This record gives sequence, structure tokens and C-alpha cells, in this order.
Amino acid sequence: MKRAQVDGVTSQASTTLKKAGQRLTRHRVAVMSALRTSDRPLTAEEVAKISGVPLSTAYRNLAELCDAGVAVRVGGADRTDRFEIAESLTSHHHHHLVCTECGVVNDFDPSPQLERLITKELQSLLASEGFAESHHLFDVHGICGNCRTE
Amino acid sequence: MKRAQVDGVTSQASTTLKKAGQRLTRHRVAVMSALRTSDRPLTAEEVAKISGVPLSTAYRNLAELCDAGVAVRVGGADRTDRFEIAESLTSHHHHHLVCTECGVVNDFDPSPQLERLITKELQSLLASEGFAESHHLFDVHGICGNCRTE
DNA sequence: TTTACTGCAAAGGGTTTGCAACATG
DNA sequence: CATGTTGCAAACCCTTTGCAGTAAA
Repeated sequence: MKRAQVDGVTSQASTTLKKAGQRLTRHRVAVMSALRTSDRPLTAEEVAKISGVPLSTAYRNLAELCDAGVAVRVGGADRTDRFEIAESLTSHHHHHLVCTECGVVNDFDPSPQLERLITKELQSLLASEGFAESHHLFDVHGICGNCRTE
Repeated sequence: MKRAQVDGVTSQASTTLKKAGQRLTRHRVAVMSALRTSDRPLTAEEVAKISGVPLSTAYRNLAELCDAGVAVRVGGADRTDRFEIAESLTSHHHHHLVCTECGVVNDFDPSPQLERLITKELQSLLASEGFAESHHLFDVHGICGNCRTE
């Protein structure tokens, strides 16, 4: 059921973009590639550096990718946005480890058990609060290994 | 085991502030009172309005309260910081419902079962990642009841 | 060829800070 | 009195936007 993700992600992304009336430029490919290559959410500045795309264009492309549902904006501990490929494209659900010292955000995988319980808990919650969930973030804040050994 | 929280919070807060070499001014009391009175995290602007403290002073006071461990900075969906009384003072552990439309953050209580599983899962996680948890945030993003009916 | 995209520089918006006046312990 | 605190305005920093030129489809 699960096919090679490299092609899947790229083709699904271009399809989605086309549907949104957006063009698949070399910059956009570069930005997506930067996101896909990383094992953690990236800041716009990191994306710009890695992809060689000017910062303002990187911001614009990231915003478009988010609108199209290809990427997601991830909040951290500092006031700098970070971006990652949407889980719907990678079929890899994960959560975040946020360092309150340096701001870096890393990924980690939840246990199926935890995920099941979360899903269940959300159902009753959404009903009682009239809240429509788009997604949930389980973020653990603390000091990362790097900052601890400095 | 659980005593009146109003006095507990205030006295513990002033003790903590004193220890940090900070004064308990009327502004600081007003800021803490604003946070304590609310059932959800407040923006600095909201705190300023409610407490009658000028915005820049509110920011400074909030930063000091955070440093002293009396308050906590809560990230949302927009780029506006929100603040709430630290859980260690209220002994009320909760999570957040973040509206991606209007930015409002509301509180909700997790089931003991969920909380137990989270705690357990974090132990192995922290060990394997060399990460020192300070606290965890289980944030559910979506559209709040208000925005849905608009 | 049409329309979307790019790149620079300039504007925005939330947050922080310099500094002189002020209040607390 | 000595220091921490306040208030205003200016500075900051990340992000967004206007506009003329460029490149997908």
C-alpha cells in the first residue's frame, strides 16, 4: 500500500500545486526538496540557504506550499516560523521536540498506543467544545542534547 | 492537600520574585491578577488592557514573571505570544486548543489516562534523545466554535 | 503571449530596549 | 538613599508586500 515516497511526494505535490493554479518552478522544486531532505522543520532562512532561493521568494513559496497543503507551518519556542512537508504527503505522523534554548525543533515518533489514545480523547473534546480539529501537535519543550553539553 | 489557590499563588509568586531580587510592585500584582483571572492564555496586549499597565511595562513584567517561573510563554498559531500562570503554581495541568483562524488559545483538561501514557512515553524519549524536558504541550489546532459559526 | 513568479527594497507588526524620571525596600 | 521599575519613543527582527522585470504554460 505504501509506495516509494520520493516520487509520491513530488508528483502529489505538483498535482496539488497545479490544481491550485500554481506553477511548478525550479525554485518551488528546490524549496520542497530542502524540506523533504531535512529530518526536522526548517526556518525560512534555512530553506533559502539550502535551496539557493532568495529569502522573500522562499517565504512566498513556503506560504503557497502551505496554502496548497503541501507544507505546514510549525511553531517553536522562539518567534521564528519553521516549515515541514505535510504529513498527508509523507504518511509519517510525528511530533516535536522543541529546544527552548536554541529554538531547534526535532521530530520524534509517537507510539501507536499514544496516538490511539490521543485520537480517542480528541473525539469527545471536539464534540464538547465545538472545535474542528485540523491537526494536533504534541510538542515537548526542554533543552536539547547540544545545548546541555555546552 | 489542596489549599485555596488565590492566596497560594500570590504568596508563592511574591516569594519567588523576592528570591530573584525583584520587587512586588502594584503593576506586577495587576499583571499576575490578569493572568490568574483568565481561563485561557492572554496576549501581552490583553494583559496590558486588563491590568491597566502600559504595554512595554507589561512585556517587561511578563518576561520577569517568566524568568522567575511564575508565568509561562505559550506559542499559538499566529505570531503573537500568549502568557499564563505556571502550572507549578496553579497545580492545574492542562493543554491547549489553538484556533488557526483567530489565534485564540483555550485550555482543556487531559484525561488522567492520557497524561499517564504521555509521561511514560516521555521517559524513554528523553533518555534516547538526550533531551531534558521542561514541560510538554499538547496543542490541538483547528477552528474554534466562534469562527465556525461566523 | 498571457499570467504567474521573481527579486529587490521598503513597509508591517509584535516585541525589546535606551534613557531619564520615579518609586520601592 | 540605593536600586529596581516605569513610560515613552525609537530600535529590532522576522515576515510580508509593491512593483518592474522575468519566465512558465
